Amino acid sequence: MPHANIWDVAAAAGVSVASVSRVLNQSAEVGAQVRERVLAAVAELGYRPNGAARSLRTRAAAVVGLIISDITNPFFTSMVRGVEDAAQAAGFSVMLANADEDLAKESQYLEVAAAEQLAGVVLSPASSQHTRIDLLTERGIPVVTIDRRLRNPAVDSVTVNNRRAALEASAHLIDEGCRRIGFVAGPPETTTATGRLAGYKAALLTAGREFEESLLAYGDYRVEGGRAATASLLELSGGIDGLFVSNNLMTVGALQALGERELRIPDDVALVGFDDMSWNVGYRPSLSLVEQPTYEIGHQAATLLLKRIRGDRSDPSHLVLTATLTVRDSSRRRTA
Amino acid sequence: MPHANIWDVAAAAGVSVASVSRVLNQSAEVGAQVRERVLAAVAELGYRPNGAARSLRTRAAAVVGLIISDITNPFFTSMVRGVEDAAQAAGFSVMLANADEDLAKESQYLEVAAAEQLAGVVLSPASSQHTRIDLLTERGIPVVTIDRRLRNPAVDSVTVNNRRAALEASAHLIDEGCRRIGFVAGPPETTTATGRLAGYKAALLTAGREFEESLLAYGDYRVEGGRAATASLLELSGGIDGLFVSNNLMTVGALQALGERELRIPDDVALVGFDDMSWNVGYRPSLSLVEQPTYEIGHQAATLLLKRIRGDRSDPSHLVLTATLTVRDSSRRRTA
DNA sequence: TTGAAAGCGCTAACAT
DNA sequence: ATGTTAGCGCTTTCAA
Repeated sequence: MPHANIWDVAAAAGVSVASVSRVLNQSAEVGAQVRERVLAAVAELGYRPNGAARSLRTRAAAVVGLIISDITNPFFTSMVRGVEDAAQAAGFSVMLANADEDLAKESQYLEVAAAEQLAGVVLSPASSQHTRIDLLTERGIPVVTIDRRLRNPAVDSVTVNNRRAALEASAHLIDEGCRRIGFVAGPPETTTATGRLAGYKAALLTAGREFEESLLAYGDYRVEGGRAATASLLELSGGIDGLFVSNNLMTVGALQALGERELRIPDDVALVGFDDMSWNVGYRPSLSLVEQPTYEIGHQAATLLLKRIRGDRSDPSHLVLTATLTVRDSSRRRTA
Repeated sequence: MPHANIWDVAAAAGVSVASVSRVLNQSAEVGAQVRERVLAAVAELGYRPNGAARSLRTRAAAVVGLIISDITNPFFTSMVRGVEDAAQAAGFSVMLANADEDLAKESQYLEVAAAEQLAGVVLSPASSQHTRIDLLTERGIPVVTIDRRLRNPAVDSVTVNNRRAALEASAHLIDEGCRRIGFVAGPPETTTATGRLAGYKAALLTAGREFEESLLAYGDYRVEGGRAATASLLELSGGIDGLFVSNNLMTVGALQALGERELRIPDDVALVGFDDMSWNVGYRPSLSLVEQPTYEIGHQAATLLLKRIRGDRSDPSHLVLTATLTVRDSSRRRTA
């Protein structure tokens, strides 16, 4: 026999399937004796409800999706925990998927989410414009974006104040006496990249400096892209004496590029990165970083999503949490 | 209207739902005209089959589960890709879950996998004995373990030759002239930990040395555990001049512990780690590591799983791939 | 080759 | 408070 179903339980308990369902879902008052007999039967038969049947009937699985743009990035790992904790506390499981910064793969997972009738989806979109969010909204599946926002302002989001944090970090490099500060930006189709770049520019402006196009290089938020972008900045005739890299993986690449040329940090180039890099903890000098409250981001996003799942129809929320600069040795110029 | 269903498609195409189903699943021959009309209707209505209904009917979702013991560990990320690639090529989606080295969490995900009737599960078990694999096998859901094996030899597995690789790494440290080689082991309830420890012991034996209990410290495969274990070894009266750390996260911890005490690598302590650490690429000195074919592990595991899903009932497979030592600067003693 | 119809296991509206 | 029953959308015999 494959597995006990609700009829088996009902028979064993000597009640109707409706009562079994009511006990299991606490969807209505049930007499104490009936409840007890049902629970006993469930335990004895090792009964577990069939998720597919339940999803079919209720038109939504007890599962929320979490589609991440790059599972390789440790930035996301503690965010995952935040989502899991909030979801599981509400009785939902979390189904993770890795879109790999690839729009096609992302669409495919959005389709799976729709086909499996997930209750809702938390998503870090690969693109602010091209992400096929409609695949879900069309079917009434709520979505919250995380880390990045969509052009479409109707979709809830949880992000950080990228512009402000990048401004702070850039201003710090200026304060340390850097004259030519390179900036390694992310893919311009992400809102994080544009926000951080804007902050960098604003810091220059505030300091009465001009933005120099040649000090800006684009990467792809990955190690190799960061290495290449940094390398190109180091080739410049004027060189650079400060560097702000706008995510963690690219910072690893920047360290590579600097190391290859035997440049000293912070003496030759003062460095500030973005995102936590605690997996790199042995690194010397210790790294100055703009750090985000990743767990909190995930937790808030899931909380928001759960509200929508429960039917909340209030205006879209756009939570903006605070990323903060922690200055360490990589950007601290020995006082001259 | 929420969404088109199979009846809508059938009506639009002027055929029966059975024909629609047959076209979509290529489950039987269908006349060319019928097929065409169905396809046209599907396209026009934007129809996507309801996964829950299909799962209910076929008693298995077109989804395979991938339950990982620690999503924080980059070791798993390329493995995930291997699983995804193999599964998707066969028309399955991958549902990822993070058990966090926690048996309770793991059981919970196994239950979800059972409830959602996943077609199969690839699992890196938290424990060789206590993992509740029965939750799946009971319901006929095939399982392949990855990275670690279960006590139960009936369950397919894909692992690497941990013992041999650890032996090689330890022998290398001996060759480099290390007299007191510390070993940071993983949780003894995992087969990787016992295998690697066995290799370390065998290398000592082969070199005609004795295994010293005091040179062995246990960690939990995480950064902090590696730091603590290494710290305890460094407290030893005799000290250590070589260190073999049996996974990547603990190696980060070991680097921390060594750094705190300002010990030089490899001069004071020659170091070999286990698993890829390319996210730490800027690190100096470059790290000697035992590296595993992670993508391949995932790909093979999924391939094996898919065979079982298709009904293969042959004897259990226990694939053992090869992990290899790459010597770099962290264990290379300057020739005296 | 095609269609009619019986469920898969569950929930919820309705009846008692 | 409890039971009866009609579907949710799909696949798959069985008949034609």
